[in-house]
Amino acid sequence: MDKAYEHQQVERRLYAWWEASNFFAPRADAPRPPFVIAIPPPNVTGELHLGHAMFVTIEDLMIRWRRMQGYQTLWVPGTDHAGIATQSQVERLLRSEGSSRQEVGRTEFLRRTWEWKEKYGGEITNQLRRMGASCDWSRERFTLDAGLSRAVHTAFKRLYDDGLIYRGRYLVNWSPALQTAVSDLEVEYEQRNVSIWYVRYPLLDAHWSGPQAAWGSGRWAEGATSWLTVATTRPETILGDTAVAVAPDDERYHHLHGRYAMLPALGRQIPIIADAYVDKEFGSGAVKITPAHDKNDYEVGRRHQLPMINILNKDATLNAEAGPYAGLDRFEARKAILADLEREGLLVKVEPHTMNVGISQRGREIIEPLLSEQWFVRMRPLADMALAAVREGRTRIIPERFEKVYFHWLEHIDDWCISRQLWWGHRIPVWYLPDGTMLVPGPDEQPPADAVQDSDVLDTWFSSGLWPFSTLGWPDATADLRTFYPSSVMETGYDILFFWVARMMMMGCYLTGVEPFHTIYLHGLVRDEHGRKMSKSYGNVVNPLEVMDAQGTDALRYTLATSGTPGQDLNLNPQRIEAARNFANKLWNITRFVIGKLGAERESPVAAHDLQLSLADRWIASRYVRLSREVDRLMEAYSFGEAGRQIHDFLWSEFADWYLEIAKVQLEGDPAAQRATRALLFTLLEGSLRLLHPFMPFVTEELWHYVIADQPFASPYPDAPRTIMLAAYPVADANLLDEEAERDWSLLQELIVAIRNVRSEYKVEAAKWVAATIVGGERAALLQAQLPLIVRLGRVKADEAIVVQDLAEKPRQAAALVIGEVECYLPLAGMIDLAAERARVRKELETVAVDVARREAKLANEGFTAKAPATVIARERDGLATARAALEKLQLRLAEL
RNA sequence: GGGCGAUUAGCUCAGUUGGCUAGAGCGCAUCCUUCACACGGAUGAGGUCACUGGUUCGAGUCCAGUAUCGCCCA
Repeated sequence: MDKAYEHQQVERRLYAWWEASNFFAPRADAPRPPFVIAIPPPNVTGELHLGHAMFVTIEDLMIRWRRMQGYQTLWVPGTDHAGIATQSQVERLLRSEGSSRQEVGRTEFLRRTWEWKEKYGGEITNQLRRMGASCDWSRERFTLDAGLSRAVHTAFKRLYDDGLIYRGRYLVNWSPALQTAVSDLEVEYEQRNVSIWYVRYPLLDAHWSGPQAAWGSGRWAEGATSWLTVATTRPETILGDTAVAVAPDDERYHHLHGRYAMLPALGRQIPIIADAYVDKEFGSGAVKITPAHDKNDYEVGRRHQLPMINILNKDATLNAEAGPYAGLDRFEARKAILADLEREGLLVKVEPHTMNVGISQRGREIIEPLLSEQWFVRMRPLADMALAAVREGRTRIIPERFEKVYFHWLEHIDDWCISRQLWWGHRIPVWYLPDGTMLVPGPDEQPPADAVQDSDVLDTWFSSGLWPFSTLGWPDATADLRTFYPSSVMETGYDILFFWVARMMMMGCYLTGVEPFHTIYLHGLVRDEHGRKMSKSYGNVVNPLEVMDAQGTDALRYTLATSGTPGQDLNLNPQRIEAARNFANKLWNITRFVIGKLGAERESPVAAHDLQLSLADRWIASRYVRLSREVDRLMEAYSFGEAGRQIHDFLWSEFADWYLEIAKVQLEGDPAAQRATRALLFTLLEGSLRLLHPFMPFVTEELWHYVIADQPFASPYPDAPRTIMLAAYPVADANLLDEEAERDWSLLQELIVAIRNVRSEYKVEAAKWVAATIVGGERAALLQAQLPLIVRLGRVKADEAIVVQDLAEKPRQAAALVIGEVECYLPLAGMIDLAAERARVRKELETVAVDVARREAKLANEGFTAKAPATVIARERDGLATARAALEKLQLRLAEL
């Protein structure tokens, strides 16, 4: 074995072997039920980032753990076509060639996009492989595969036939840069500092019947005698106004109800209406109403049957309805109209204002509310089913607090705009005959030759919503669908709870009649070490591929798995990755030591009944059993981080720091002791590797083969190949629990640490071995039996170490240690400064005295003794007795000095 | 405006149903290259668990409120 763990020489080799050996596929000989996860499909042309690394870590952890437990495990991989993202990439490519998608046409564009997908589409899946993902690649899916496209078509048809999909002309979120509608979720709100302009509209009255001069002449409003001032942040939308609204109870404007104002620029007469939507405290209390370009105005417009005038083209330039401003971009038009309003004396004032502006999630440009013909999914009935599934406990969300978020969103959900004016995606399965008749054929029906298909495609999330079952063959009742659906756990980031998880719940419940997974596990977002979002402009992006190159996949995985808790954002500290890398190396060296000592001895202590276990053997075995029991409990509770930390702590702080040192001593002892030691080294290391395997798959697999050698191993699968992946996950053997050994050994540990501590305080050279007299009292026999370990671990001279029950005359020129009722004297000849020793003992005494006082007070409290559980009281009494014994001895010692 | 989360050692984080004398890694100090490991070993220093009340025999943990930071929804 190499002196240090070299991940570069291990990871690719092992993964290739696992994949080629088909270890990732569900096994027919599995003794337990299916355990299924559908991967959150990454964007097909995407590159691995820490979000992916996070989900692979946790999902693979669950999958490997359940596989080792004997579940029929399936992790379905795949990728998403990511309509907008992918189309944008290819459009950028075309632009670089001096072309555009419009120029090459739809067919050619799609050909180019598929070409792009073939070229870059495999990369992300290879990167998932580098993470160690044990998904069944034979079942890999892509959302635009024929099968999945058929699922999309089927779902559309079912929802349409059931009246849950409809087409209509409504106000939607329009992205001028992408020139498509987007859903409410794809709009983000950003607080911005803007201006609010006060504009006065002349009123029509007996003296003024309208402008007598052209707009822009400066005399447009000449002669007007009465005015109504409105406040607006978007003056260009004046061109689409069809009313001015005031609050019904606003007395300032009562006299104006039913009268008309003259719209600047266009000279259109618009009514003054009363509507409760208006906040009379805001601005002037009068609000311009632009039903075709504002969500609230749209509602007002519908209530009052106002005309809805669309003034925008799809690229956000103004159309013919904008009169003199037609053809201008929306922001140029704003400047132009403001200048004209000023000239006409209609601009009253400007004030600074902050407001939330709708921004495109992808392009970051300002979204325009726009009236257009789109397809929608009626959400209410679907949302109710998804709500019920969680409310009634058929699906649970971890962490639980996200249930509230889920409920709130589904309770207030609006209909979902699913059509996109893109080319890359599932084309809407609707055809139109020359006479305009609409046809919605099923996936197996052929539309008439003269019918033309709807040119839009579906929102990418529509197909993602079917993912847990479309990947298994739905709508066909395939064997996979019957066996592996519903899936078990949906694991993903909380940031796509609405986008994806809720939609899968709705689609799954409605289309398959069953909730698509029983558990939703949400992980947090990975941020940089100071909690900032990772972004290219900050330069704080951690590239998981670079981390894996430098520190190894196991180090990255262990760090991601153990650095946080479910649903909580995680600040990734590079030093933790380094520490995890060191842990892998520690494991490597533990194994190097153990196999060096093993020889052919590879029996388990349980199998060999004649093993004579020492106290230390019984202690470490008991600790191991406790560990495996805890790990089982924590994993079942989805507390993977805590489970991983405990395995680490056992291996490093107990097995390596203590037991390996103990083993060195015991292996010099009699043959029976040697045999027991080897059996324990083998059993506990081999078992610990299995416990750790889901967290650090590569190093554990590599080491497991060194450890197990040609010995048989336990697996839930008959005739399982020799891989830790298919070895049984450890189950705690309660017979090995030994509380007495744990208690006794902790006394030994305390004694040894105390000896080392004094050595350190007196600056005794490490190479120097000292004499020791241990006064054991009732524990003398125990200490006598363990003297060889005390001697070695405490660096005490073997021939000058004695254990006595009692000591009449205490050595004066010695450091005295007190561990409860046990004392230990180290005659550090010539090194003891009595004054320093007095100070040291006094300090120790103070600490113990505080402890005694605290425990006495606690036990004197009747409320405590009456109400606390017996075990807690007993622990307190034992502690007090020990502390009192120590206190007494320390007082005596101080007097002697 | 509504909701949620965070606040624990210098830094990054654990702390599962209240029993804790509050832990880990990194960093820091002293010592050690002894035959698994310097990607290491030994020893140690370092915290009024944000704040104020409350419940309880007992609160980092439960409840109410406050402050700061962050996120989601409108």
